[in-house]
This record gives sequence, structure tokens and C-alpha cells, in this order.
Amino acid sequence: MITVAIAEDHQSLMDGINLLLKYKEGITIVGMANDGEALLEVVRNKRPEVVLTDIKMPKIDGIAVTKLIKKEFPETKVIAFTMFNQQEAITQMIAAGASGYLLKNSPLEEVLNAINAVSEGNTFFDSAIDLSFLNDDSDTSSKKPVLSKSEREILRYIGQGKSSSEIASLRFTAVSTVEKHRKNMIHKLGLSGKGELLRYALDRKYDF
Amino acid sequence: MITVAIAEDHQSLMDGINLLLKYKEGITIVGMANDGEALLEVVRNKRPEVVLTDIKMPKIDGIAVTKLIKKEFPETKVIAFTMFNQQEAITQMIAAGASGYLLKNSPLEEVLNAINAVSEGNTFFDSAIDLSFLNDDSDTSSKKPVLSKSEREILRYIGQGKSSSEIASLRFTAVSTVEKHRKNMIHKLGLSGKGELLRYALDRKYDF
DNA sequence: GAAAACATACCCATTAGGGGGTATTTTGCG
DNA sequence: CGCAAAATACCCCCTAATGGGTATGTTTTC
Repeated sequence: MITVAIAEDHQSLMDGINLLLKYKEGITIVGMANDGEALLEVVRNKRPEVVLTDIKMPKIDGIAVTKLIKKEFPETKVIAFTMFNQQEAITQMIAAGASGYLLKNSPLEEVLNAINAVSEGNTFFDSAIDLSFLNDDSDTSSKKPVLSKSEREILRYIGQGKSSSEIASLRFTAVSTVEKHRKNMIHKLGLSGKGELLRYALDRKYDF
Repeated sequence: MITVAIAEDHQSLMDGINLLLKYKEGITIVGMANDGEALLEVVRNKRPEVVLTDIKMPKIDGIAVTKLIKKEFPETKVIAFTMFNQQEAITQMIAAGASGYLLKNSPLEEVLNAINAVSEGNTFFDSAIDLSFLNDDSDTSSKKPVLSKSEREILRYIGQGKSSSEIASLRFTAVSTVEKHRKNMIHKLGLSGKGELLRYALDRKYDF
């Protein structure tokens, strides 16, 4: 009997998964959550063997909650179930400790296959995912982000519409410090021109 | 027997809907599509009574395909099934001829309720939707877009990262004309501050 | 420990964009 | 045809963001 917890903010999809698993022998859904925070509570209370989680969710996103779950319950298997097929998302979920990665564009039946695979100790990746980038170097999980921690924080604020002076207040630094970080990011990212940094911030799917 | 066609680019959700309706008396799914173009083909070939369609889909979006369907098959009922709870999306789907509007955040069971309602000639709106704006004036279906044609064109260019002078060149006008349009849009949209127009352009779910 | 990366803070300069408008012409609708 | 909306183009102003840097201190990496 495999116990499963699911986090998905679209209730309709949650219901669909429920319908799929409801009559399957050997699998029991022990909890469901519409956000990352609720998922953590479910995992703490119900101790599922497998967690199926979206990435883009309210409160705590799938990557962060996966890290928290793996830290507290290392034996719990986590599967990402998401619309994001980007290398960065995949890399981050794996780095966070996920054993599986499924795309919502794929048949719902894959959820079942993934749950069975990871519960046996295997990994499971959606066949639509090109995993070649994972072979580029052997320490992918320790690969450093292009942007530094401070840069990423500032980029997040930029994406939220904060001006440099607002960001400076939030971080207790001078405005010029924020502007210098901006310039560094623009240079690192190869951008140029007004608004390009904001555009980049908004184009990014996730903050890393 | 109600015949239904479904358009949804996330196959997993499509499968969930299928599971829901599969054993329901009185409803038959006669076709499924992953994009607007395929939906149109399905509707032409299968002539369903009810169409359930996402808005954000590849090729032809839900709004455009609804217009096409209603033009060619006025008796066919269309239900939007989407994550967008914005007034503009709702308004546009209604203007396109949709009889129903469902949110993916709601229970999957609502799909069934909506199908039954519209097949009886009623409208069906997700209870999570605030419809008060629909009462503002009685000619909602002919309601003009907030932004003028030129404004929308300029907004599109802004979203593509063009500067005002670049846009002016593209449109054979003075830069000041473009800037005036920008100010008009900012005022109409109730925005303020640097980058907000770009942000709005990028945040927009659809070009109207 | 040394070097590189990061963080902080400042200097100078330019300009795109937003804020306030006015005025005229063109277009679309009733 | 008249009127309102849209389009065009200009005036003035200010500043946030970007572009070029320098310099120092702190942290991280090898």
C-alpha cells in the first residue's frame, strides 16, 4: 500500500488525480493540499511515502517545499507535477531532492507510473523531457547560479515592481548599491536598454 | 444525451475530465483537442451540443475559437474552463458567445453542473466569479475594449521591448505621439510609475 | 594565505519614460 | 451633419534607470 500526498492549486486537476487513483489497488491518497504550506502540514501529519507536488503554488512553491520535506523526511519520495519543462526548473527540483518529474501536458496515467516507480526506489522522468543537459557535468546538483544571492533577491523585488530606492530601503543599503547590483546583473545577463531587467525578471518563471 | 467536445492543452486535466464524465449518464464526449485549431475541426466533424474550452491554448486561443464556433454553429453552447478570473477575460469570452465560465480552481464536479445547465439553455458561471461588473451597463456584449486600436498596437510593441522611438519608426509617427498614447493608456489603466506599462503589457494574458 | 567573487558606496553622464498639459486634425457613430 | 473619441504633435518638468567608471571591505574558494 503506497501512501500519497498531493499538492496542486487547481482543484479541478486535483479532483482528476483523485478519480484516477481512487480505484487503484495499492495506492491510498492520505492528504491533499492547495498550497505548499498546507502540503508541509499534511506530510508532517500523515507521513506519506510519496508526495506529488506542483511547482507554481501559493505560499511556498514546490521547490522550496520539496527541500523542506526531504530535509525532515529524507525517505519520502517527491514527484514534481508541473507545466514547466525548462531546464532550470527540472534542475532545481532535482537539486531539491525530487525523484520524479512529470509534465501536465502528459496523460494522467503517467502519475500512476511515476508513483509506482519512485516507491520502488527508482527515479521517473516524463518521456517528453530532454534530460541531456543533466549529463553535461557530474556536479549538476552543486552548479552555481549565474546570479548571486543578493542579485537574485533584488531581481525578485524588481519583478514585484519595486524601484531601486524601495529595494534599498528593504535591504538597508544605499540606492547606489542596488543600482550597482542592477548593472552587474545587466552585464552578466547580457542585457541592454531600459526596462530589459524588469522584462527579464518578469520573463523568468521562478526565482532561483 | 448531451454531446460534448473538450479543448484543453494539458492532457492530464483532459484525462481527469474524461474520468469524471465517462460514467455519467446522459453525457458523451465526442471529441477532444489540445489546441484551438483542432477544436474547430472536432466541432465541424462531430457537431457537439456543448464545447468546453480553455482560453490559453496553442494555435487559436479560446476566445477566438469561441467566436468562430458561434458564428458557424450558433446553437452550440460554449463553456470556458480556465485559470483566468479577470474581468477582461470573462467579458471577452461572454462577448465571443460563451454561455458558461468555469475556473480551474474549482472542483471538477462543476464541469458536470455547467454542461447540464447550458444544455438546458441556461448560463452557468463559477460561484467564485464576481459578476457585478456585468451589471454596469446593459450592452456588455457590444462593449468596446478599454484601449483603442492604436493603443493596443503600441502596447504590443512595448511588450516586445520596443522603445518609444522604435515604435514611432514602426508606425511612421512622431515619438511624442507614441508617448502620448502611453500616457493615455497609463491613465486609462490606472497605472503609475516607471515600468508599470511594460509590466502590464507582459502581465496581460491576451492581446485584445 | 592569496585570489576571486561578492557587497557596498560613491563619482559622472545620458535619456527614456512618466507626470502635467494644450491644440489641431481625423475618424467613427448616431 | 454634429459630436465625441481617437490620433497626432507639441510644450514643460522631473527622475529612475542605464551606461561608464573607481574604490574599499567582506566573504568565499582554492
